[in-house]
Amino acid sequence: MLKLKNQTFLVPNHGILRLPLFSTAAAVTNTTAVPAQPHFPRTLDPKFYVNVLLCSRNIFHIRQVHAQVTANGMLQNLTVANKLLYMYTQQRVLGEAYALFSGMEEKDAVSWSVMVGGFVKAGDYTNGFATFRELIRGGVSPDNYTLPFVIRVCRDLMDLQMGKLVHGIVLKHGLVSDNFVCAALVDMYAKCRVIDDARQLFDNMQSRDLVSWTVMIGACAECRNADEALVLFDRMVDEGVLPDKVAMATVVNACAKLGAMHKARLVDDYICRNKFSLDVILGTAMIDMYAKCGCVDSAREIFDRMHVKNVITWSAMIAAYGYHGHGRKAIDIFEMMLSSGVSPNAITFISLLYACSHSGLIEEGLRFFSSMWDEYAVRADVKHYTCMVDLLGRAGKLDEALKLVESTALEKDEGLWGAFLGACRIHGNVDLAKKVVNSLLELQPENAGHYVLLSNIYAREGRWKDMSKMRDLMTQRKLKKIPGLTWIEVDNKIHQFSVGDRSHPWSEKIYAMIKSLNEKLELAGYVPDTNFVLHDVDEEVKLGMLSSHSEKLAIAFGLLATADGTPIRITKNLRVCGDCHSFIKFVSAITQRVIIVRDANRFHHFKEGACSCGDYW
DNA sequence: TTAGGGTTAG
Repeated sequence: MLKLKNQTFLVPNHGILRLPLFSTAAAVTNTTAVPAQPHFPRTLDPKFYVNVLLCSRNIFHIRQVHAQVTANGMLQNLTVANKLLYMYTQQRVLGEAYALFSGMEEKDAVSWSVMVGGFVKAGDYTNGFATFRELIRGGVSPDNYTLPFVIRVCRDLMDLQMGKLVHGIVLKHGLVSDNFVCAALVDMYAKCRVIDDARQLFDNMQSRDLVSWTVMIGACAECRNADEALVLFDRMVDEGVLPDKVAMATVVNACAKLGAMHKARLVDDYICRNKFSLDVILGTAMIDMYAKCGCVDSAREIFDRMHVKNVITWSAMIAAYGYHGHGRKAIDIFEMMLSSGVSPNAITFISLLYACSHSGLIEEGLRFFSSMWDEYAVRADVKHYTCMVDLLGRAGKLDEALKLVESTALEKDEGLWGAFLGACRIHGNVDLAKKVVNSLLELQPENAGHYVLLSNIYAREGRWKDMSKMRDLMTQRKLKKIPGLTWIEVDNKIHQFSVGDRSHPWSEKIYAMIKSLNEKLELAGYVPDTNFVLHDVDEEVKLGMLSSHSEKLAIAFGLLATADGTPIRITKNLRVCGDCHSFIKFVSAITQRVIIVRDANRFHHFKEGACSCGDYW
């Protein structure tokens, strides 16, 4: 045990910190007073000092050892100096760490990687990168310890250009076969959304360890088809790599994106069978997975089973009820959270406000919005205003929504104006839509979705010239809408459809089913709304295009492939259009099937010709 | 003596 006495050593710092490296760091004095340890043996065995440093629990102990090894000359020993440097970085005392580092007469690869890593782990990417540049300029070879830190900086800053430069350094030094370096590169490319490069690197790895697999599974879930992520997980297990809880949380996340209930159950079984403890991160991911797979009750069961809940857990449960339109239950969870002593954060309020909006709880939403700062010291940002625009807009209070937007000095983004325009579409308010659309097109001139939304508003009002102008603008700017995709899980298999898709083996039967449904639905009162078709073609062709919307293909397949009495669950990557919403309502009436639609993380339960969200989708 | 992957919204 180290004992502090009331004596002091003077520890010289080695050199003055250079700008701009520490422009924001606290000033470091040339000497630091440190309590002395008179009983320190005068041994010159480096192992002794390394062990003492390992036992050092705080910065005072570390400074004390620093004083001792300076006094007896042991600081000249690289092992001792590096360990001391490492301990300073572990304590996040980077000013003193860098002072020691820059004063070291001899530095080896360990010294450099500890210093670069120290900065990066503390989130000081500027100095981390500056130190790495210093290493390169000094002609030192970067190694497999230093490079992952530098690649991590490129990943977090999403700086693909720099990432590629570092990749070049990796190749130059023949380090691409190192698992740490390669997994970091895969992760960097994936986070920069260059998924093909990530996959190529992964496929070329000679021996893939658990972390490499986890990174690639997460990358697939994020950038490609989440189904592919689950296939990759199966391959990993087949190859004898056993997952840990981090890998499981990644897989659970992939299931959440996919929204496939059967897969969720399989993953849950796997987690139980392999006795993974329901820690706060895995548990929270599972709440989110069940909620996004349409089973809010299972999400709640997981929530109730968790012993430790953090603000993310509570927020996930609030969001879960919000997705399903259970606003009151979301509010109950919020109140339970407060009683348990957990403070809400900005995301908690986004979840809560959306829950109010999706359930039509206008008064409650307004109350929570105004309490954010007053009662919980959470400042409203543009996303909270977006929730409020959604809340007021859905209720038809468009003027109030616009007034609220205009009352804030916050910079408005495309999400905010998009929510406003969406509300204008629901209520057919062309004048207000025109008023805000320029702000939206200025912010995101490349997003075809905005042009389509405005075209639909014009079409609904019969303003064909304006609609045609929008379409011409899209052509001029060479814009194409992101394809809408709908998928459905049947017998543990995902079936995906795009508009006009004829690639499914049951294609003929699916189109015949839609034709037969259309005939029956029209008798029941359904009127196809061709305003949701943008193309300049005659009405009959428009009807054909409308009939091949991906949602309808998935519903028809669901009716053909599942037994009566089973709910049909479909997921769409974009919002369901107004015509499909109406189509599904009528299908639920004439077939007496429950249909659950997930679009943009909101669930719509269709039953007996009604939808849980009313007509505000 | 130094290293990696996981949770909520949009």
